[in-house]
Amino acid sequence: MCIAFGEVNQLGGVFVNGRPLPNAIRLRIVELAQLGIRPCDISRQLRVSHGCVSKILARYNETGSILPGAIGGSKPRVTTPTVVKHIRTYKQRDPGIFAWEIRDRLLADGVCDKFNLPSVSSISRILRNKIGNLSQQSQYESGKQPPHPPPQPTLPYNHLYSYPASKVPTPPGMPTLPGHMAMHRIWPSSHSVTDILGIRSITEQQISDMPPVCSAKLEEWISGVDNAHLNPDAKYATQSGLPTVNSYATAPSIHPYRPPTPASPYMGYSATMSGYVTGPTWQPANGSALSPRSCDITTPLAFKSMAANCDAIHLVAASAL
DNA sequence: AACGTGACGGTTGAC
DNA sequence: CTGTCAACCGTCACG
Repeated sequence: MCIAFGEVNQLGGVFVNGRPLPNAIRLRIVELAQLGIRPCDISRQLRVSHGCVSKILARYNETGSILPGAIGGSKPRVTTPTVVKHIRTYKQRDPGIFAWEIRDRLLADGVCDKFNLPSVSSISRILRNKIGNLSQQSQYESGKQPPHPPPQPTLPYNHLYSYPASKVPTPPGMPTLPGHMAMHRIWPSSHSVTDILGIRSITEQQISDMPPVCSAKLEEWISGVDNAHLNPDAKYATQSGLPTVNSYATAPSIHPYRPPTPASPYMGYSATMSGYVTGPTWQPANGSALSPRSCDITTPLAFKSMAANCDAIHLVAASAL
């Protein structure tokens, strides 16, 4: 079922139930937090519920990722043919081996890691159903090779599902950017703010290597526009007629949050924010204004790339109108 | 007032 | 092709 129109939360912000906030908003939340702005103020400014702000910031502090988790799908089976083969081997070598011992060995031998390690009950089931009688399994081994033995990497889906669990503990208020840890999922490729900021350069190679559909998917992700330009439903697109990141944030009721005091750090941001939130021709004033992270990466350049990307999305938006 | 958390209704995508 | 299921989402309300 499609939701053609977004809903409006108590703060006047627009959201699509069941769908993640656009990356632009998520990024904004993290950026503002890094400027020292309180979550409650971020919530008001971006008109995102404080629960959501809290969640996104907590996740970012834990994983270095601003991106939402993988939605939908089923968790891949852990009992891959490779795992079964190893279990069989263990059982052959030591017929009296316990399931928990097999489990330990799978881990110790690097066949599995803690994220795709089968449960003891799963191993028991394998032993019972697939291996059971070792004489049967030798027969299986000799003649039952699948016609197309699928390539079975040792950790075939670790990068898909380990990300939420592969937390990188970081001191509060000092989020690191464990780029390598934040890139467990195939797509989107990177979760970190800096990676997002520089995502163009990072992902260009991937895009060029990907089939068109994947490229489109990645484009969606980069833009945070969801299916706006692919899906006829144009979920976000129909909100204000502009299927762009900006359009999402450009609900008629949205205005840049005005700080209660002139000393507020928002002041330095307000111009950028109004451009960001409401301006159909958003451009970063400069790299530093939008990239509070003074660390690691050449953010101005990265932001140019991002701006270029946003412009590209605008083109898509314009052509869609 | 600020914030963490769980219930809720929703979407998604592999199986 | 369709339905199921378990993952995720953001909002809301409560403490």
